[in-house]
Amino acid sequence: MGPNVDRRPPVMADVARLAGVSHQTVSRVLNDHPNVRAETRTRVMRAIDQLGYRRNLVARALVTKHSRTLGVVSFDTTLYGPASTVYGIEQAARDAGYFVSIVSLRTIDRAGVNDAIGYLAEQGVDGIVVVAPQRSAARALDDLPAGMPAVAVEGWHQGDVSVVSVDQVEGARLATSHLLELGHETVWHVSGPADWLEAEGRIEGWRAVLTAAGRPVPATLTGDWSPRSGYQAGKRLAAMAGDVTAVFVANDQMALGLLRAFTEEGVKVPEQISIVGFDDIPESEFFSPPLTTIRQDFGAVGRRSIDVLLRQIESGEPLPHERLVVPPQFVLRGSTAAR
Amino acid sequence: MGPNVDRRPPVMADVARLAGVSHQTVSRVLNDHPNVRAETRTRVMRAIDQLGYRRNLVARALVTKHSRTLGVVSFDTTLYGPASTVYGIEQAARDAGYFVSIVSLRTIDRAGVNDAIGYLAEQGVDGIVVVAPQRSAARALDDLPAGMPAVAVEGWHQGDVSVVSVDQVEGARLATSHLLELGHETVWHVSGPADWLEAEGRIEGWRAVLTAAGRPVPATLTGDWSPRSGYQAGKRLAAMAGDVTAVFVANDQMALGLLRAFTEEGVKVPEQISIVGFDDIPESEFFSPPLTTIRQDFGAVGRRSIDVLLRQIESGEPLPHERLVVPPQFVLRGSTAAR
DNA sequence: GGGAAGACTGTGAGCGTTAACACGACCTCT
DNA sequence: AGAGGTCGTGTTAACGCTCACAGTCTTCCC
Repeated sequence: MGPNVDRRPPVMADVARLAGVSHQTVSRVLNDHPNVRAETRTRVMRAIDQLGYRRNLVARALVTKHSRTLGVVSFDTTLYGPASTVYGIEQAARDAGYFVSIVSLRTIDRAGVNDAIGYLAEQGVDGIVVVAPQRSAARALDDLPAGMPAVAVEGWHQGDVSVVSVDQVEGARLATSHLLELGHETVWHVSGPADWLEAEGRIEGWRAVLTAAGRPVPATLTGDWSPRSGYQAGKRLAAMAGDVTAVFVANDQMALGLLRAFTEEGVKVPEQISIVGFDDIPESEFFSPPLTTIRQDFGAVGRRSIDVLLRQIESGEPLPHERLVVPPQFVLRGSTAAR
Repeated sequence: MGPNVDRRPPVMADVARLAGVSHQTVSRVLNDHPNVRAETRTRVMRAIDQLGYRRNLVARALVTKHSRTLGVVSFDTTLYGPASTVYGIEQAARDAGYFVSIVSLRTIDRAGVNDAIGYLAEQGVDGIVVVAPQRSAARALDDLPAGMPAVAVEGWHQGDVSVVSVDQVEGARLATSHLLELGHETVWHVSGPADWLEAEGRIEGWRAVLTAAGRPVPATLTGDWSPRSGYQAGKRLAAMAGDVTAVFVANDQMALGLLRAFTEEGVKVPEQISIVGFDDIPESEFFSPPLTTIRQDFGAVGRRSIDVLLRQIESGEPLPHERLVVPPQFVLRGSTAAR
């Protein structure tokens, strides 16, 4: 048993003692302060890895008031969209030297989002990203702790906070116009669940194109983003096969469900019915037929939201709220054909 | 300007002053200490929400040495498997009153994992979950900071750390046996990339069943988990359509690629070739044909890993290392048929 | 060669909380 | 009635770091 067998991890003072300097000099070395003699610096460094010292960021955060941690509130990070967005956020944050603390809500409502934000605030995050695709969740942003930098992703373009999102309306326009240009009389729509902002945006874009072209606007079928709900919608549409020649489906997973239903009912895609999806999940290219869809650049959304948030944090001032829109991209594949 | 307009958030002392008690009593109220008079408690509570006080967990962590934060190191949380696992981990952690700090590696190698663990350790996490599906990543667990509770998910059953994983070998056995029972002479295999433990486990189970049954063991085709790589493998297998009647594909995404290639080449599934996948992603049920596959309960894996980790953390002692195995489940659908 | 302007390093205080201990009031038991 | 508890509360000292300030030691210039 040597004298030095305490299992307590070494602290700055231990390093200082070993290097024969003051704790403050160790701090300076760690923070790349310019005024440290090169020889002193190496001596400190040597002491650091001799002891296996790691600085305690908790203590540091206590005095600096900055944890270099960002909070992320999201919903069901199992889905491709949220998962990709959160991934983009995490990457961008880490590149900027920030950590990311995540809360994944099971159900998304105002109270839940508020709780999550509260926890995160206690934990001392420097800012918060809320992936709030539902109206009810977006509203929770109204009562953020005062002075807490925040940004909403895929949220509502209102009130007190900056928003970054893919232009859903434009995406839906792209999809619907494409179908009209192929000579279809009108376009049916299988939408996402009510209260989802993305679902609303896609309905809006779809309806706008149809009315602008003076076409009839069919009633929408409503799904819940799942392949199964698409399958059910597909069964109903197949029964109307004569009338329906083109469908814009609000996401690729539901589009897959449609494809399956149509296969079962002997409806040929794209010969009898054309389909356009939304998202461009990695699978879409290999559906039968490969799915024409609208690509969302989730990575870009994540990066842009971190940009906005960090600008807020680092300025220290509440900045004017921005609305950043990432353009969607039309991806032509094999599920659409001329009438 | 009143006297109380400092924008600095209130601290315990402010609450104490307002409630006419000492800061320590406020602390006791916050921590549900039994020995506080009911009347005092309510007075403190009133002061707390009058000031909008939130306790500072950073300061708390500094003195208690517990941050109630867990670190998670993962790889590409865009993929369904990792995303679901991380989701399960986060849910289980929060239910237990812990936060989760996530690092998603872009590339997975020993150095990267080590860096990530280092960052998390500095940040003061109480324990670390490493989702380490690759051999090289798993090895990084050898040099964890001393005394840091940790658990590996989908990792290697070796050395110094507990491991929770789905039984890959058993899953592959299930898939291969099913195909053999249908009367196929042998089963081909499209594997995941080398160095992935899951890929290795699935090869092992597949080979074991074939050799036990005295069947020829065909050369494996190797993919990278992506639908595209499955598509390429599918093209090669289609060219051998006479010889090949059954294929076990190491994940559902690649299986989708195979399906697409076979469709293009006019090979009928399951009439000419039977296919079994692995994972049971939400889409699989709606492939054409619906995919027979092996389901992994990622949520259970996440929960179990948090169980193990928290037991380690809360005991304070290094516990004996466990190896928890979550059983896979065979899911029969339409992509397999008797020879 | 005296003084000013750097370069480099040390000292002390304080961040907001909990832990340890101390203390008075009140009870219970012999 | 006095000893010994328990309850409720306050006081003080950490936790490990950075900040502000106060040195000391060079260097350089007139």
